[in-house]
Amino acid sequence: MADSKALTTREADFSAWYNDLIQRAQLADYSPVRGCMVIRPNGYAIWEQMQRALDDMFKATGHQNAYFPLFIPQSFLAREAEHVEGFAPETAVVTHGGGKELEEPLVVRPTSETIIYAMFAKWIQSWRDLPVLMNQWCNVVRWEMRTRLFLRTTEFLWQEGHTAHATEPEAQAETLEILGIYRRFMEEWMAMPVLTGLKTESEKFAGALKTYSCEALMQDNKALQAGTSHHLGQNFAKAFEVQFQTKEGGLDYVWSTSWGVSTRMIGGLIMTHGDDRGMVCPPRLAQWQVVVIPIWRSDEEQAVTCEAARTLVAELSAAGIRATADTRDGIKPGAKYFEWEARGAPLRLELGPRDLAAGTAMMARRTGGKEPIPMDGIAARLRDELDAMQQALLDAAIARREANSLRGPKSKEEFIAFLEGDGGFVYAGFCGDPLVEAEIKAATKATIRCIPDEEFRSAEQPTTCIWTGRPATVEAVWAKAY
RNA sequence: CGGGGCGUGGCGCAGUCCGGUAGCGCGUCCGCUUUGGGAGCGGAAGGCCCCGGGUUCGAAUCCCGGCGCCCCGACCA
Repeated sequence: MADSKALTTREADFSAWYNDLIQRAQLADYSPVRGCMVIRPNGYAIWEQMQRALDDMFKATGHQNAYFPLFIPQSFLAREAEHVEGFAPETAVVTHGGGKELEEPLVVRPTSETIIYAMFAKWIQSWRDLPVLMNQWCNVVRWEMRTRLFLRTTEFLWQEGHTAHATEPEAQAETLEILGIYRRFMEEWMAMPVLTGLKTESEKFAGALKTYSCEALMQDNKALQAGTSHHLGQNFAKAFEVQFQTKEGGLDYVWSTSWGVSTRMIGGLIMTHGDDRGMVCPPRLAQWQVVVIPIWRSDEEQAVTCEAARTLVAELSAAGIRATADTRDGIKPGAKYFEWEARGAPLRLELGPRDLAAGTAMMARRTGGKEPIPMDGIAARLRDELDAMQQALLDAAIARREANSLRGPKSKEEFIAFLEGDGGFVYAGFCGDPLVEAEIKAATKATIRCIPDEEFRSAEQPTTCIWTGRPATVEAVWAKAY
């Protein structure tokens, strides 16, 4: 990688391409601790952009940030039966502190429901205290058997929202509102189209009543679950005695939700837009939307073009465009082009003596195309280019997903052939039997990604189960998944 | 946890079969020339050859035992 100048191509080995790209773009690196990753500045900058956008959306819908501790008493996890069953096998446990064995071991949070509900129980007494709309940005640890940078690491960064409501419909509405926010973020910021829908019983969060998810299709036609929103019912409220006095004077358990997205989204970003030259970062999430590269021959030209580049950067920054100038000496312009392309910078402006004389800059798009543009009114022009690129990336990703989706296979054989071939999303009838779901998974390696929300459903709804021929209760979407 | 691959200067690798005092490319540092798509020449630094035992006059190489990482599966955001 440091040596071979070209990345492994996606076609040759998608998995190797993904790993190469992350190294080349300096997004992350392997840590001395197995399964953990170091997020490098280029990668962390993307996470910060993501955080900012999502945090604004959460705040705009009345949520507040808080912070709960990393350590959770082991007994807390055990209070909700399904929850403990789901998470116990993958927790890290601290048994010693200050050189002594602890009286009760502490679990490093795999998610924070338990400690949060323990606190909610103290804070919530009356219907007047509701709803509680809370979020936290933090790290969590899940002891995974097999890890991949960004997609699945032992420790990862995420946000987890936790809300408590007086009624079931309010909790349901919250669950869906967040799902909508996630979807909007993924489409409008990441330019990554997602299918939203309900998870089946076997795929839902341990302890939830219902789980909804955002499912994206990667370039290798595997699905990525990019975000989840859970309606927890009164399960945790009952386990942690989160009760409140109702308006009518009675006593009831709160209805709650939880929801999260993680640094996994960065993996989704890579596998949605990346190409054989490297990362392609949608403008709205790019650390640097425009990179100015001065070009010179003599010392005098160097001084002039670098100065012009800095002036241009200042002008663009003033116009709200994230721009930087790469004035490094001793590296030829071509080398800089390759480097910034690998990092996914949306636009590059080459600024040399010829351009300065002509009052233009040579603009190159990361998505292809290079042309001179006038310096006059350049900020407005670049703003338009960035907006157009943002939209074009989304359009292309939607087109790719649709080209790799199969609706209404005529037979079980066609269904299997699709999944065993190039793959992608396949929409088909399902009888709702968990045993059938498991059988399909065993036979095809594909899982039900979700039971799609209304707008994603096929115009013609299937009437029979693709596997058993029995009457279909729903239309489901299958795919092999990360 | 099963299957496969691999641990050798910062990175990628050769050398291992057949033991003989460690090499190549890239990167790094210095100098000069360069700079519109990955620069050239000259010089330099940098290595408990994953760890521990054993065999041998001698081990990167052979034997035994560990550890770690990557990839592919089973389980999971």
